[in-house]
Parts: sequence; C-alpha cells; structure tokens
Amino acid sequence: MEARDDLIRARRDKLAKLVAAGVESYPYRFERTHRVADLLARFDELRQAGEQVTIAGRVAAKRVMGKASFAHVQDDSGRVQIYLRRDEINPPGVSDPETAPYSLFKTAIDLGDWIGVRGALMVTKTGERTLHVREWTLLAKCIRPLPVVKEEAETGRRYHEFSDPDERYRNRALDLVVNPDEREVFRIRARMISLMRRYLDEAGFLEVETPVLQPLYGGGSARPFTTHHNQLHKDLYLRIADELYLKRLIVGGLDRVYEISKDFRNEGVDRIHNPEFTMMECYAAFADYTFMLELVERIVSGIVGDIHGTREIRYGGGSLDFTPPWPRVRFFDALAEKTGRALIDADLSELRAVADEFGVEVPDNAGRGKLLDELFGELVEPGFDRPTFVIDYPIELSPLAKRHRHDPRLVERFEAIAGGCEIANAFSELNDPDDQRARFEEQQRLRGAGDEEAMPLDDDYLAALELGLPPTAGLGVGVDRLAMLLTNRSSIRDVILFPLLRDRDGEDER
RNA sequence: GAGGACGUAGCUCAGCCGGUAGAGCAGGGGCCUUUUAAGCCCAAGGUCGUGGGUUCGAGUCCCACCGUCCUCACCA
Repeated sequence: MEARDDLIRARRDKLAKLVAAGVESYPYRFERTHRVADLLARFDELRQAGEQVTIAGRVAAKRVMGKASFAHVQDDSGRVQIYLRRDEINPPGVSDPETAPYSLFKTAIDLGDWIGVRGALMVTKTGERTLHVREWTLLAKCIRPLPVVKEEAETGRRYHEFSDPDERYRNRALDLVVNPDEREVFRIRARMISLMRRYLDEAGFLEVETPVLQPLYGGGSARPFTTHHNQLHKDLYLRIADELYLKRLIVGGLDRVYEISKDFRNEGVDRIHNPEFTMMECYAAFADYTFMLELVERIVSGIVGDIHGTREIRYGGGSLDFTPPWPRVRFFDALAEKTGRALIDADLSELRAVADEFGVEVPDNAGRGKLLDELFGELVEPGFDRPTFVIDYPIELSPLAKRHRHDPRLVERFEAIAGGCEIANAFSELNDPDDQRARFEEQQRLRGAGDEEAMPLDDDYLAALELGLPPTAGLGVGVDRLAMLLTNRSSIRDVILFPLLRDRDGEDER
C-alpha cells in the first residue's frame, strides 16, 4: 500500500464522517462579508463594533489543543488566524464526538479544506488578530494531501517550502495554493498587461484580433507549428507573429492598432523560451521608429513605476533603472567598440576572420546577417545591464524593415535590451512593395540554401502593400520577458502559468 | 544539440570507504480551553526515477534511458 493512497483514504474517510453527521459535502454557495485583507484593514473598527464577520478560504494551518483550536484561513487576499472553543461551537447538550461541530472540526477538517467561518474579532494575548469562530461551514474537502509549508507568524519565514520546480510546474494548482509569492507573480503579470492596454488605449491605439490559424506564416524568423483543417483539406500554420495582418489593417485605414496575444514557435525550450508565448505588437501610421522608441520608453518605464512605485527595480543580484532616457547605441558603433573595427562594409571572409579572432563560433553556412548577429549577440549584448536601445541594424537581419534614410546598408530598427534579454523590437515598416518583394526573394534564396527560419514569400501581403501602406512604425514587446523583469524571475516558466514540459515517463499522472 | 549536477516517505532533506532505510513536518491513536514553525507520548508510513550490469551483498560502483536544474549553442 502506497503511503499517498493511505493519506487520500484517510481524507475520504473524514469526508464520509462529515456527511454521516449531516454536513453538506459540496454546498452550492456561500455568502461572505469580507475578504481577509479587507477584514484585517478594518480590524480595530470591526472588533470594537463587535460585528459578526464571515470569511471563506482554505485551512492553511491547524493547531488543536484539546477543547480549543487555532487555525489559519487563507483566501485570495491573505490569511488570518481563527480560534474555536468547544463550548462555544457545540450547541448546548451536544457532545457526541461523531456529530458535534467542534469535534468534527478537530477530527475531520484537514489542511487544504475550504471552509467558511463566522464570528467576532479578537486579539490573542500574544497580539495576533484573530477571528473568534461561532460557526463553521464545509465548502469543499481537500482529498489529496498537500505539502505543508509552515510559516513563522512574526517573521513570515517559511519552512519546508514546496520548491521542486518540476513538481511546481507540473502541478501549478498546488503551487499556487501553497506558495503565495507565485500567486503574486501572476497578479503582477495581469496588472502589467492591463496597464499596457491602458497606455496603448490612451495613445489612441485600437485593440484588434487577427488569425492564429494562418494559411501562410510570416512576420518573424522562426519555424512554425503546422496543423490541418479537415473540411477544407488545408494545412494551416499557427502564427509566429501578428505583424503582416496588423499592417494590412494600417493599409485599411485603421491608423493605430495593437494586439496582445499568443504566438507559437516550433523551437527549443529553455530559461527564456517557451513554444507558446505572449507578444504585444502595435503599429502606428505616419510615424517612424523614433516614435516607437519613445513609446517603449514611456510605456515600460511607466508600467515599472506604476507597479513598483519606483523606476529602479531589483533584478537578479543587482538592479535595473528604467528611468528615461535609456542609453542609445548604434549597432555598428557598439560592435566597433568591442572589436576595434568598422564592420559595416566587411565581407563574409572578413567577418569570419573577426569571429575567429574573438572566439565566436558560427555555423559554416552562415551568411553576412547571421555572422553580424552572432558577433553582436556574443560580444556586445552581454555588456548591457541597464535598459538600452540598440539602433540601426544591418539590412540583412530585417526583411520587413525600411531602409535607413541616410544609409542603404542599414534599416531603421531598434531593439530594447534589459536584464540581458531582448524585450522589444521595432522598426520603420518597409512600405515599398517592390523593395519588399526583393527582400522576400532574398529570403527565398536563404531558404533554398537551408535556412529553415527564412520567411516565405507572401503574395497576398504584397498585394496589400500595393494598395499603399502609409509611413508606419511597428513594435513588438515580449510580454513574458517583461513579466520576468517585473517579478524578478530568471525563468520564463515562472511567469507562464502552464509552461510546456516534457512528458514524464513511467509515472502515472496525478 | 553538448557538458555538468541532481532524482531517497505526501513535502523538505540526511544516508561516510558497498553490509540490507533515517529525521523533521504532514497523516493515524492518545493528552492538552489564548496557540502560532504549538507542545508531549505511542504506533505506522519506502519497488531509494526506470531498466540492465559488477558483487556473496548496491540507495551507494558501472552502463543505458526518462525527467528537472545550471552552463554553452539557436530562436523572442
């Protein structure tokens, strides 16, 4: 007999005992008067008024001392101690241990059970604010054993924390029950997205929805997921970016649009990549990339300030200062500083020589764009601690970006980097259909040469461009990455509720 | 994809030079009417990730596989 089965059986037996005593096992609703946090906020006032209050939550700790018991009840907002005395809970004359409410609480309520309690407020002799229970109600029994995390009342120090990341990601419900910090991560994430919407709405952007299932994917360099529509006998792709559809909307005359949604890339999984992830993309007509640069600076520093009350936040071992203006550095200037060379006109063999010199490994079939990307990522990017804009990228890396107005070898593009991670990418959008066709054709050539991430040619998109795309600036923000910065997490899995995991072999699902 | 570390009770962890499995918490039985990581007494709980191998004997050594984490490579 497995120990877990014993624990589950014990809890089922207790449920049966409650039912036998006439307790409703799964009631339909429960009226509470306060959330725990509200109750604590108005504690003195409510206590002096002698008011009866009702809360609902999970039993998070239980300390039975014979004819009196203490416990903690935790709801979405916080936890509070409750106190029960036998002679106050049991009706006069009722003492049968199988049915008396106090003994049922003592013997049949477990850590993790959902209960409702009603009573007045009191302060114990050690000073803890406590709900003095008159009546308790079962709301739902927790039949599976829970990891027990003990918490010191004074210091909040936690013991035996449920911390195995594998278990936590595989069983997020349990993680959230037991780890209040993780609940907080997702509250911050939600507020971040809500603030992002507000800033965009206020700036006159219209929120839209574009297809997840696409006949042709595009807008980024990545391998897609494929799926199939049965009735139409048609293969479809899950989008890797929203870009090409959103720009069609600018063509259509919607001046400013944005979308916050999942993209899907059929690629590796690691600390900063999950195959489905959340992107915010926005596009503004009549603007160029400098508009987006200011928008990113304003929105991101605004969100940081709104959530943390300061623009300088702790991250990893250090801190990140989001106070504008963020430093700007030109792609080739940064590269020149590290390598001591101007590489803007460097050809393949020269770039390869530089890569060798600095010990940067590159694939044998790498083109110029790839080489520059490698060099930059290896030599320059790690040097950026604080939020920084890298601007004016080589044209080879950006098939959808508009050529730089002063230098045909560059595009008008920037990335925002913070905490060693790219958090935003933006450019002046390429709106010349003939130039765009040529860039697509170059992508086709790379594709033919074995680059699986090269973009497919999209005739339908080109036709839209031929209707006339006004000057337009576009921006993409990695929502998960931003959430990592705001919650001081080093793994994307900590900010995605249900990250993709490998199957666990040979173990039954819980 | 490569390298390294790890996987022992429901949870958090010990387990030495190979000798047959330990603790705390949770759970069970008692005692306890202001406790708070409540406390005290008693009893129970294990296919040591999976599969092979070496050995008289493997949680421990070797090999393979699965999973997680870290570093590196690639994409946001």
